[in-house]
Amino acid sequence: MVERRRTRSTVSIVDVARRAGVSVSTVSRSLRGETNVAAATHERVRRAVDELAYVPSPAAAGLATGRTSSIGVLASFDYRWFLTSVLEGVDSALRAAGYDLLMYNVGDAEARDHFFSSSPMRRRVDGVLAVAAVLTGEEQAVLRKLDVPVVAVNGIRTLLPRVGIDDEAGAAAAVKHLALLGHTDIAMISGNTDALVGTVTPRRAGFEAAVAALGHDTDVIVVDRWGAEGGIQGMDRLLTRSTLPSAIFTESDEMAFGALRSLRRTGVRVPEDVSLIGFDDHELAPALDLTTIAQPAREQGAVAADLLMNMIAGTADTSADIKLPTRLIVRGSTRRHLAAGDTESDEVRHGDFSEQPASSAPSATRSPPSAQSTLARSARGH
Amino acid sequence: MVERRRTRSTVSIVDVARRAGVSVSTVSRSLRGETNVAAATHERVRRAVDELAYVPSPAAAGLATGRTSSIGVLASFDYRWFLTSVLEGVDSALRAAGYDLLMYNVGDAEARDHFFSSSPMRRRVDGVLAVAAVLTGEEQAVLRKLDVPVVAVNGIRTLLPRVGIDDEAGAAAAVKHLALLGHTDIAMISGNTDALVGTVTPRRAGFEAAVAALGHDTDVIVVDRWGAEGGIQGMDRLLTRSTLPSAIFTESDEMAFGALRSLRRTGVRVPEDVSLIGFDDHELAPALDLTTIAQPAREQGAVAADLLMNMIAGTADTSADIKLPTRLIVRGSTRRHLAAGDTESDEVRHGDFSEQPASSAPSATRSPPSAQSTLARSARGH
DNA sequence: TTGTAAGCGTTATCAA
DNA sequence: TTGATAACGCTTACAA
Repeated sequence: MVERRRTRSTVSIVDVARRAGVSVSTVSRSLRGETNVAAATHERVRRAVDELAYVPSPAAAGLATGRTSSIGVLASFDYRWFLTSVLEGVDSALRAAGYDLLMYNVGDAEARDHFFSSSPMRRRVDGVLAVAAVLTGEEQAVLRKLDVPVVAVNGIRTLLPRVGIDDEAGAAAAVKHLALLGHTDIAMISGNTDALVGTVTPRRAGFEAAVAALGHDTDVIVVDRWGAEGGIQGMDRLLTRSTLPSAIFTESDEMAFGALRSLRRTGVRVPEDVSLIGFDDHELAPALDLTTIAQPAREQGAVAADLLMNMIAGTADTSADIKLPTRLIVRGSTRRHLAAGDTESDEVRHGDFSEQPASSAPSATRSPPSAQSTLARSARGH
Repeated sequence: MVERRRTRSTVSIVDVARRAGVSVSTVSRSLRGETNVAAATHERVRRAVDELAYVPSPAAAGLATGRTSSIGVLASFDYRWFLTSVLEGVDSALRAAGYDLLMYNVGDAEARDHFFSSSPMRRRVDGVLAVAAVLTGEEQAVLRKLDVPVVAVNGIRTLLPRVGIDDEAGAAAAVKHLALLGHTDIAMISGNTDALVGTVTPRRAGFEAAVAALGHDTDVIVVDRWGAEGGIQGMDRLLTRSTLPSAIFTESDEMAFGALRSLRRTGVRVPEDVSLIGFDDHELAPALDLTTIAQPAREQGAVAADLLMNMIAGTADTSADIKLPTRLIVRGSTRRHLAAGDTESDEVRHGDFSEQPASSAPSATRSPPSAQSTLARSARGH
């Protein structure tokens, strides 16, 4: 070695080629699993790669092919439960195919503006997943200019191919559940359409259609806040009335959590005084014993990622609208509606609509232990 | 145009240079904001970029510089609240600096194995953020082999630089709050150290030290499940005792949610019969009226991202251990401990430790409206 | 202050 | 089945 101009620290395909005694093109072919490589050659390459601990440069490959082998996820980071659930599905589908996962937040106005004005995804992704996004026409145009396939996951219906659920049917199932329990006076707490979520209209539409089909009047409280806060707001408004409906459907489980809070604070019992059903099957719904309509979030992510990858490969129709099924999960927040005078039979009915805890938990009729335990504690060995 | 070998569809730096009437190196300098460019030249370049809608190729830049201008986030996607909160901070810090955000899930065993065996981050990131990760020595070694800076966000203490909170102090603050309320018999529901979370030991250690400092015996229930499930499990075990402690501290808010569920199911009232305090200030803690120790999740993400970027730039010490402050948030799940015989004054004390709802919500003493509302409803105009 | 040209590490075309 | 070699689009000495 007479003189080296620059010390190349990383091992490249050239080093592998030299070590294996073949040309770089052969190494490249072998590594990408092309068929026209002799088995023996393939094996020598494999060994050289191992020995040199060679890792291909994605940047170089990207430059040469024009592909990035990564996909971008556009989402509001504040949809915590839904987003992370979807991401689990997306991640597992993507990893299996060797794609990387780039995240972009459009949760608050600042992040959103930054995203749509600077368009940081350009030249960086082969495809885009828009999770629970509500996009203006302008924003959709920006995405289109990326010039890569885009799939919406459970956002509003646009021209984009979409993977989601049948929100109308889910809402109808909630109404049906309540109706079967004898409820006729059912209200819904729904989010304001102006807010940034795509499921407002369909769930409310499904609710209204189902209630109307039963021949009842529709009763929808529209709130302008989302999550538990919105539920509190909506429930507080309901509570200003002189009488409550016997059952309430909320746009989401988180709203139901908030509604539950208001009801407890006011001394209204669930399900004795009012039945409550949510939508989503949020991870905390079991802990709050909430009856709900479950949606398969993780699965939506996996299906959407697969669809997107097929679109990138050119082997998928670009106008899909896949709807995954929802399902009713009956827990303890809904129960049979009692006509006036029936109230004495409350306890008897209670078990009918509650999930039984899997563990041998103390029964609901057990009397609370004393709060005074200092003396008792000293009797425990430790 | 006599003949073109390949149709270059994308506009490159060469096109910009031609249009601006300068060399590519001048364009490159101008674009990267180097100072040795004449103002007039800079302006001509800017205009050419605009007119051609030029977007630099990250792949080409990465190939030339060896930098990727993206950072990788390693996390369990099932820490939904904490992860997304941290990500908000990370994202905002990163975007401002032009970095991209690559996500990698190590939540379940399969994803974890895949990550640590195939090491998909190699050559793809300039730095790594490990969020709430518990890493074996082997796994840390894999990260080290990436040969880029790594910062831990609120995981276990390792040799890695870390941004987190003072869990011990937070736990001590919880104990202090309960002690000031007169509680002497305080139990903790804590997670099993084997599970994949880094905050087990410090929070429990802080609890035990604080309780011991008060001269009381420590009383810790260790459960092997996390989240609400763990809280249910722990509370159910506590409920098998003949007496309950007067106050309970849980390792996390989600555990507190589960504990609350068990208590309600059993008919034990919070805070009348037992006080409950959590840790985190989970987004749903307000809806469950849970007193808790808040940790600044989003801020941890922002600080960690900044630290990481400084490390990448070489302008940061590589042994940081930054602890952000926690703070007590008093809501309605804790109250003054009543000596035997004091029980009649319950209502009087109640307001002392509850957050007042910001809205003009119905007061807690309002009597529940009738569940029969069909008639009333028909009186409303609609 | 600007231009020339040599990399960076792949892929892919074309011959052999 | 394999090998030379020209892109890919940028950065960065070095020269002017």
